[in-house]
Amino acid sequence: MGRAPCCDKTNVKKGPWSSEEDAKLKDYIEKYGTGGNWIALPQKIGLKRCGKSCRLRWLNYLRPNIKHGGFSEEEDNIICSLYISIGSRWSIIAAQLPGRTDNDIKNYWNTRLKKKLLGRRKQSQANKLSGDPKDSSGVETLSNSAIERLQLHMQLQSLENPNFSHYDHNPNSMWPCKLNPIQEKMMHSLQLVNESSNALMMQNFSPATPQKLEYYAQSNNPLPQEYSPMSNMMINGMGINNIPESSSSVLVPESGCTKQQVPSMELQPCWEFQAEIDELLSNKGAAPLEGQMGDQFDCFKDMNGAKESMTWWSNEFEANSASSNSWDSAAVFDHHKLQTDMKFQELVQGQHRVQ
DNA sequence: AACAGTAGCAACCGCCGGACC
DNA sequence: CGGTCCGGCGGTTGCTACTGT
Repeated sequence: MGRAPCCDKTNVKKGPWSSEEDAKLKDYIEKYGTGGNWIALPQKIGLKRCGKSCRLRWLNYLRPNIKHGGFSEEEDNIICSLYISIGSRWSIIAAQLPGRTDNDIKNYWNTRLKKKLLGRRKQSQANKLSGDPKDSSGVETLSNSAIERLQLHMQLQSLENPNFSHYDHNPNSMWPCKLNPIQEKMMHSLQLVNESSNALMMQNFSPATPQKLEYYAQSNNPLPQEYSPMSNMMINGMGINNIPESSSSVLVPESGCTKQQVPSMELQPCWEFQAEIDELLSNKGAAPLEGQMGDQFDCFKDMNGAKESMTWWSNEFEANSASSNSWDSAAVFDHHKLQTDMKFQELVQGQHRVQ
């Protein structure tokens, strides 16, 4: 029992649109509008097209003031910043770029910008990244989007501090074990993000703030498990899972405004990354060499803690995706926020009682 | 010149959520 | 309140043009 098809598939034309079809659709919509019903539209015009197809054609191609190709550097920056912040939510990204469609941006990202930023990984390196079965680090369970965003963050981080030391921890560090390089990088990225006062990522702030982490760093309290670097990053720093759609996030500026209805609101991507993104886009910076990422992820091989963290993270990540078709599930976010905030409160209160 | 591989892009597909009855 | 319809979205596919051998 599947859903009934939106149109009679057998009596509908597919494939590229002819100029006559374009003209018919354009003329009609310009004169009469869509009539609020795309499904009925093609019949009215006499087009043998699916209503969805008409809608797509209009929105992506025929609509006035549509720009095609020729993305400016500024647009590149916006796309990159927003992708890092919110992931592949092309409609929201498109809302920030007048004249651009989500499809256009999606294609542009997939075919050009991603390669420009991440470099091209040979299949061998991709295999290396996902690991052979004997080396199940959990990395392979990450979605491509997550990995891409990790990569971008790491690149930005390395630009931020190319001489970042792997082993310069304070011996009194809170961390239960020495962090591996990748974790340190991620923590640094987290700090970078948090310090950026990025409204998009920091409003409705998520559980493990730098302040809270600092509290643990300066106290003798053990770090709660969910504050492990990786989980903290996942909950908090990377922008993954930290955009609560149902709350008063900047992504939903008006209460009752649905995802689809989100207007061209003022998103604030990681502007603080602007210089770094500029560098990446212009290939001046630490654009990854072939296999660089694979090498970075290789460090997980001898880091059990990192494996656990990554596995936890990836599991959470995929679970969220599976449960809600959205990695920034508000429910999961709220759950983490509640849990960790409560723990934090408890610990702070406990600390005060001791004093 | 012919072929294979790759890139770019338009269009399609299936799913989800909101609106409406 | 539940079912249905429709719009919107992100992921994917397939076609065409381009490039390399």
